[in-house]
Amino acid sequence: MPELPDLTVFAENLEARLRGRTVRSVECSPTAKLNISPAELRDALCNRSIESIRRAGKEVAFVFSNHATLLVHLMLKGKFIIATDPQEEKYRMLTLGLGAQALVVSDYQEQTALKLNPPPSSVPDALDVDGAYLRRQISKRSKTGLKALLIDQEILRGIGNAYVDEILWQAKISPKSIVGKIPDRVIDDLLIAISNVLTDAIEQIKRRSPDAISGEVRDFLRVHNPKRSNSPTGFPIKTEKVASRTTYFTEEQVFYV
Amino acid sequence: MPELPDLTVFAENLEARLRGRTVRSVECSPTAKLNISPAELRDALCNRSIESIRRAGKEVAFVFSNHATLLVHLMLKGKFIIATDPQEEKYRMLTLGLGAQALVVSDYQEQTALKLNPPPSSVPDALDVDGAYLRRQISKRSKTGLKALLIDQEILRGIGNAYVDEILWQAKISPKSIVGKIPDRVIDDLLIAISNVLTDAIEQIKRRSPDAISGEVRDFLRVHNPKRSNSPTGFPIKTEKVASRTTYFTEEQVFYV
DNA sequence: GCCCCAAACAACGA
DNA sequence: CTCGTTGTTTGGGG
Repeated sequence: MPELPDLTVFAENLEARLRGRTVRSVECSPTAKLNISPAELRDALCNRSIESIRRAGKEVAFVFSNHATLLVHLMLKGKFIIATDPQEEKYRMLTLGLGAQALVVSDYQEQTALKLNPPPSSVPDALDVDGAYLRRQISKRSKTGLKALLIDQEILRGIGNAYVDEILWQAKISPKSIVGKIPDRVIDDLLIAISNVLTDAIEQIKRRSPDAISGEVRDFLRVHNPKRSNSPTGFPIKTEKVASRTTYFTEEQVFYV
Repeated sequence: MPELPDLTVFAENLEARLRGRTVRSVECSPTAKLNISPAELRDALCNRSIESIRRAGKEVAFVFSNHATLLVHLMLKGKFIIATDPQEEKYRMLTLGLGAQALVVSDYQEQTALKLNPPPSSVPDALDVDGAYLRRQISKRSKTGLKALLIDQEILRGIGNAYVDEILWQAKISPKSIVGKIPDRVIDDLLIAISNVLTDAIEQIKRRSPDAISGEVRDFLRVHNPKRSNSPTGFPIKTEKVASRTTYFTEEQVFYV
C-alpha cells in the first residue's frame, strides 16, 4: 500500500529515531521471504549499528556499520513498528532488538520481502529519471500502454497504482495511451508531473503526519481517490481497469493512439 | 493455404504416382527450413525408394525404404510439382530426382519446412479425435475461445482458418464461444461436424480435381467464402477477427459464454 | 492462409 | 494494493 512518498517519509523518520543504534538481536519469521538464511542474516547484522535508513524504489534500505544493507519491501500490508515490547506485536516478519526498543516489521499477509546485500539495481528511482532514459525505454517498448510502463518496476522504481494515476492526471495523458504515440514534447510534461506529484506528496504527508513510520495518508489525492467524484477542475472521475489495475482518470487526459 | 482435405488428396495422388520410385538425387535450397543439414538429408534419401506418402496434420509424410520419413509442411504457398525438367521450376525448396521425373517442392515465399525423422507427434490428427480427448483439452483450457482451440496445432492437427469456420457453422457454434461454457451435448455436435466437414471436403475435392497434387478448391465452402454473402440457410455471413484470424460466421451459431 | 518468436496480458498464489 | 510465476493471447516477420 505505501508507495514512494510514504516510504520516503517513513525512511526519514526511522533514520531520525534509529540511526546510531546497535542491533542486539535479530529474529525473523520462518515464513519470511528472505534471500539468505535467517542465521546468515543474524550474523550479518548482530552487534552492528545503523548508519542510515533510506528509501530506494518501493524498498527501505537499512545500512549498517559493516556496510551490510538490508532491503525491506512491505508489499501490500507490511508495517514498521518501534516497540518497547516486541513480543506483543503479531505477525512479526522481522524483529531487530535495539536495546530498550525494537524495530518490528509486521505483516499479517506475510508477504514482506527481505534482501540482504542484493546486487545493486540498475533501474532508476522515479525521483531520478531523466528524459533520455525515459525516451529510450519508450522506444524499446513502443506499443506498451503508458500506465503499464510507469508501474513496471523494471523500468522505473517506486511508482505504484495510486500515484501513477495522479501523475497521469497532472500530465493530462490518458493511462491507456500507447507510449510510442506520445508526442515528444508531452514526454517533458510527463517528466515534470512525475517529479512534482511525488515531491508534493512527500510534503503533504510530512505536514499531515510528521512522525509517520507506517500507515498512509491518501485523502489529498486528486483523482485516485474513491472519496472524490470530480477532479479539481470539475471533470467526472471515471474508473476502469487499465493494465489490469483499477484506474481513476478523467476526460481531461488525452489519449494518444 | 492447403488444409487437411487438400493435403489428403495431394498425398493420395502423389503416392499413386510416385510410390516405388527410387530417389536418385536430393537437392535442397540453402534457404530451406530444415531440421538437419542438406548433406544429411541427401545421405538419408539417396538411392532409397518411396514406400508411402501420407498426410499427417498439415504435413505430408514421405516414407522411404530405409524407413526414413520426410515431413513436408507447405506453409502458406508451397506447392508440389512433378516435373520432367526440374531446373525450369522457380523457388525450388526441395528437388527429389526420381529418374525421368522429379518431385519439386516450390515456394516463392520460402517458408516450407522440411523435417527428417522428427520425434513422432503425440497430438491427434483432426480425423482421429475422440470425445474423451477433446473434453479433456477443453477442461484444461476452459476459458479459451473455441476457434483458437481448434486451430491450435498442439491440440488438434490439421484444421486451419478456412475449415474451422466451416466446422463451426455446421455445428452451429459461435467461434467466439468460451470452451468451458459449451454444453456437453454440443461437444458431440462439434465432433460430428469436424468429421463430416473434413471427409465431405475430401470427397468434393476429389470429384472436382481428381489428380490434384497442389492448388486449391474452395468454391464449395459454405461460409468461409468471400464469394458468398449468405449461408445456405439464408443468413448473412459476417466477417470479423477472431483469435486474430479473419473469420466468417452467421447468427445461426450460438455463442456460449 | 502458416508457423515461430517475443512481447503483452491475465490469473493465481504467496 | 505487491511481486513472481505460469500460461495464454497478440502482433510482427519470415
